[in-house]
Amino acid sequence: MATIFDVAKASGVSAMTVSRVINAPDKVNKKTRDIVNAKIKELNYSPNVVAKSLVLKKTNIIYVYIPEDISATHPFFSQVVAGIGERLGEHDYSMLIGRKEYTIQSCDGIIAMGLNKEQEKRIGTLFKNKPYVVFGSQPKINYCVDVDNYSGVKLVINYLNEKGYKKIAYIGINQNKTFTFDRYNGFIDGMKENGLTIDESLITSVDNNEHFGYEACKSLLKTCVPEVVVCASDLLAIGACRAIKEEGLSIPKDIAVTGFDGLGFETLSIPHLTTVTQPVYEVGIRLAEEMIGRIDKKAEKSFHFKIMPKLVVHESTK
Amino acid sequence: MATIFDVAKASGVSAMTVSRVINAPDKVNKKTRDIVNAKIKELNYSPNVVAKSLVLKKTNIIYVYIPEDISATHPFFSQVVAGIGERLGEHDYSMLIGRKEYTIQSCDGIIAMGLNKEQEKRIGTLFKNKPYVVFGSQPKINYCVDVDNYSGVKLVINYLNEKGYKKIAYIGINQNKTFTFDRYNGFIDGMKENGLTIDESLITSVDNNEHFGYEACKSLLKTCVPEVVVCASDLLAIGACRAIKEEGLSIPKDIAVTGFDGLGFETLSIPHLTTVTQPVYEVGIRLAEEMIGRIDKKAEKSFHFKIMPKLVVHESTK
DNA sequence: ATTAAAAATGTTATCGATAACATAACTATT
DNA sequence: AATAGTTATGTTATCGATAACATTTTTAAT
Repeated sequence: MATIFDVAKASGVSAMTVSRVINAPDKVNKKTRDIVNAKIKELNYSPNVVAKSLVLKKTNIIYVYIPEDISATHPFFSQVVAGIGERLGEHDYSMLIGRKEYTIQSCDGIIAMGLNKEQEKRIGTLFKNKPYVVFGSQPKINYCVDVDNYSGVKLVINYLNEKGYKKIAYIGINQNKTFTFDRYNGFIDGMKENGLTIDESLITSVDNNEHFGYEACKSLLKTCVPEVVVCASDLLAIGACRAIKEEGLSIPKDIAVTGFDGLGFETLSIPHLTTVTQPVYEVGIRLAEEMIGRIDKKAEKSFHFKIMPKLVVHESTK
Repeated sequence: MATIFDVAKASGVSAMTVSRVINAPDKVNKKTRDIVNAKIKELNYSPNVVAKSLVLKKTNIIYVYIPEDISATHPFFSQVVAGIGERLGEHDYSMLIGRKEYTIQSCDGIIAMGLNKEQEKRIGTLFKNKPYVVFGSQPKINYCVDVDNYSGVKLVINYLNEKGYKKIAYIGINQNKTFTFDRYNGFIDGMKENGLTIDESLITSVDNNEHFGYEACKSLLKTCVPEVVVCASDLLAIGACRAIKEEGLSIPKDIAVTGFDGLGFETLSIPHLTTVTQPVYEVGIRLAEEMIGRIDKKAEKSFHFKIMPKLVVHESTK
């Protein structure tokens, strides 16, 4: 590979002039510039980014940290990561994906997601004092972006109330994570704000997959038949649909169902699910932008971004 | 951040000795080594990987190239990428994910997937003479790993023949990609080898999603009722199931259905699909290993790895 | 005790770029 | 024509590590 010195020699100038042609062309005489540019092309020269990083103390690499204990292949994360990569690329940054804390080495900043409580506690030192942005919101974390799960479920309840549904069941997620509580609280507050009665016997909480959605709904139907089953995820909703159909009931005629996530599963159930789509791609974009902002020191102040999800009505309600 | 010189000064030795303590400890006297290690800890020193990369001409970064025109968020690719990252991490390599050709800069090698014909043609220069490994198989590409789609569909046909199914329909994917043809050819040859009659009117090819699986199956049922519908993907199979149930037929009693992919969708349909799981994670592992092998020059010879998928029987057949 | 071999440590040059300062070559002003 | 100001280019030092060679110290063998 040609170096800056090869180009300099071939052009009859110093390395510094070549560097200027690349980084500050207007400081170089047009005639010289043309010669150098011609030689750059001729020698197929491109700057060695490692050498550049060393002297500038800037790698233009952002480390995206996804802890090993969470599934990086879940559509949620892979779509967030896609969004991050997209926007970083536009700003001439690369994205290094890693699943280990200690891999954090030569990057300009860290975007982290799925941190556990212990990591959140030592967030100050976790990333070796490099700028960071976290997906998920904790009061202790100063720089974070999150989906507004709370408001998302409220959107559903408001919509259902508008449509005249009164007897509403809730199948939540049995997982000690913030988004789980947020969705649950959204349900409770949404019901209250709409003046709807909360029936404790219509609220359950199970593992987040199709099977337990099915089981939860099945045992729900044994006691009584609600007008709607609000599920904290689309997977649960798919299971709920199965249970309802198995009982010989029709969706949405006898019972309506709603989901949450909108990551693609909502169109695999029959009928398609009314759900809340998380703007995951947008989350990625936002994370990347805030990261770049922090690096540029333009954004010094702390922020807690809440991104609003959208209600998407399909055939499982109405 | 402390540098190697800070540690050297604090330990009363030269920088070179510190370097040796890290990279070749047995060449350093135990007493000296202990002092240096203590100072490393005390100063919280960790080597600057950029400086190291510059002098060694090795970044320990592998660029994973996923062209912009293919969906990086598809579970297929995200699982392959997860596998790559896993194995690379074990070998002290990092994974840089990018969607642009020209982003390829400071990496030791490239793992590419979803290349188009034009890119395959100029594969020699595409990656600037760096070592590469490609997912997908083309006779022209010397270093590649692929799923054996052809044999995968044959597995299905063999199994169906064993179970006594004779009248077999095929819904293929209407896409100009190698894996599509491979699956189709697997169907044709599987039928021939089992002495089954191929009925052209029972073979279609549509876009790869639930909707078109539904449509294709629906129009199929208008002409005649096969004993099994073999689908080239699980999404198509889910659509086919919907069409069959809509006709008032039962799966697998009246018609059986099989899918292909096994990426998680197979358990969302009711009944769960008999499918062929692609060992996507294993593909990632293999890609990473071959990449590392090429860098180490241990693997000079060209290779065309075929990874065998597995038949998974669920309730949609029997 | 002498000498050779082995082990431990140090010195210098280098990787490929850019910052900071230095100098040379023009331009404009009086 | 002299001087100051501007523009263009060059020189040197530096980023933080390691390779290659040089030197010193220790160990072993006669």
